[in-house]
Amino acid sequence: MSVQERKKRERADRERLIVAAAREIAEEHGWDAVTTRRLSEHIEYSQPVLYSHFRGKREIIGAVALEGAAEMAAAARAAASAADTPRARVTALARAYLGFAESNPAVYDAVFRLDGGLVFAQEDTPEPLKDAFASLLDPLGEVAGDGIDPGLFTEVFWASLHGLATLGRSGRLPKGDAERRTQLLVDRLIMD
Amino acid sequence: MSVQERKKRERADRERLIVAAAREIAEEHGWDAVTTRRLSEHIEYSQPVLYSHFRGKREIIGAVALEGAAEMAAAARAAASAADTPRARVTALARAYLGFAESNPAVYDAVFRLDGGLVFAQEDTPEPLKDAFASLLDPLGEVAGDGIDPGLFTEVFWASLHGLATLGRSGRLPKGDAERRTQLLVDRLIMD
DNA sequence: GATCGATGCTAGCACCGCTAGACAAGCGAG
DNA sequence: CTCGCTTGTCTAGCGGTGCTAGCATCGATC
Repeated sequence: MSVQERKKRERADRERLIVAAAREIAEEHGWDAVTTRRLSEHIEYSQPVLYSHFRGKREIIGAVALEGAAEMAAAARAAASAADTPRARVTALARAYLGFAESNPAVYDAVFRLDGGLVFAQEDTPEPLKDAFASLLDPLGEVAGDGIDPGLFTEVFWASLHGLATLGRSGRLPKGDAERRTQLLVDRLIMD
Repeated sequence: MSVQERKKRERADRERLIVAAAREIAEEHGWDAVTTRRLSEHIEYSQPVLYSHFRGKREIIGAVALEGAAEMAAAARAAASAADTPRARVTALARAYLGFAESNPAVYDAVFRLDGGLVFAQEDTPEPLKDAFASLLDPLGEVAGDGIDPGLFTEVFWASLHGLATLGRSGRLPKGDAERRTQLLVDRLIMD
């Protein structure tokens, strides 16, 4: 029995290794550079091994996305819990969100831009994604305003942050005004 | 002279043909399906011909983007000019923007998501892109609020719309609440 | 110790963006 | 009208992609 256990453990280790390698290459050279050949070379196994863990590249992106979503949720909660007032919590949340997107562009893309084969906004949505949304909803529900569905408000706020993050990073917004834009967005959207 | 003129005209025609073909294939089967082979087959020339018009695939995306930006600007102006009050103009603008993104996903991606080698938000930004931004700034400047830079406000509003458009289309926002989200965004962001 | 299934490998498929070099068509000069 | 040359297009091919069929080898089990 113990042999099988060990094999299972080793398999799980190797799977984590694949995800970590994909993330590292993507963060360093972009997702286009994450090829099955480079990935297999990185983990020191041949390409077909990848396919014994994942259906294909898409699923590898999905795995990175789930890992990233969990980290984002943690970062969001840490930021929000360090502030006193509802408004301060939301400001901290927004800064943390945009900071994460800027510091981990490849992971952010895996979660919110690329197709990782994940299901969003449904009953069978993976737990890390649900939890990441919840980590936004918690502080934002406080400032949604009377008669406004907190979920809907969170969606709008999140989408706005996503727009700032993606347009900003692709050079479509002027450099240097990020903080002013964030401040304006928070000021206008929340009701406190 | 006339012969050269004719040749120049034919060349320009063919270039338009390439852009139109790229757009058509992208809109029908996604940008991944826009390969140089399929494109060349579509225009009934060999692949190298593409490279006598464009440096590569990126530039073709850029050409589609410029065309799309011009159409977006026109759609935005048409929507805004059909409304009476500043608030109504902005609501119409938002709906038109999101409608365009939904009806022309490939073109929208060419302009705002893919890398078409275009420069945004700078002096040497291509005119169609500047004009597209101006078409947003016109109605939005009216409702930016006192002491708020209209340009900055437009960036924030635009980014929010972009977030709604992209997250919505990739299935990351619940289906069916688009109009409510749009309404909430407009209600909160504008000052009238 | 032999057997046999699990496991990872080599090799290769069809496709990608892009380009070198051959080749033909059409031009101006003599 | 013919010759040479430019201009334009094509065929063929390079190195890369995601993915897979089929073989070989290793190691747990009887």
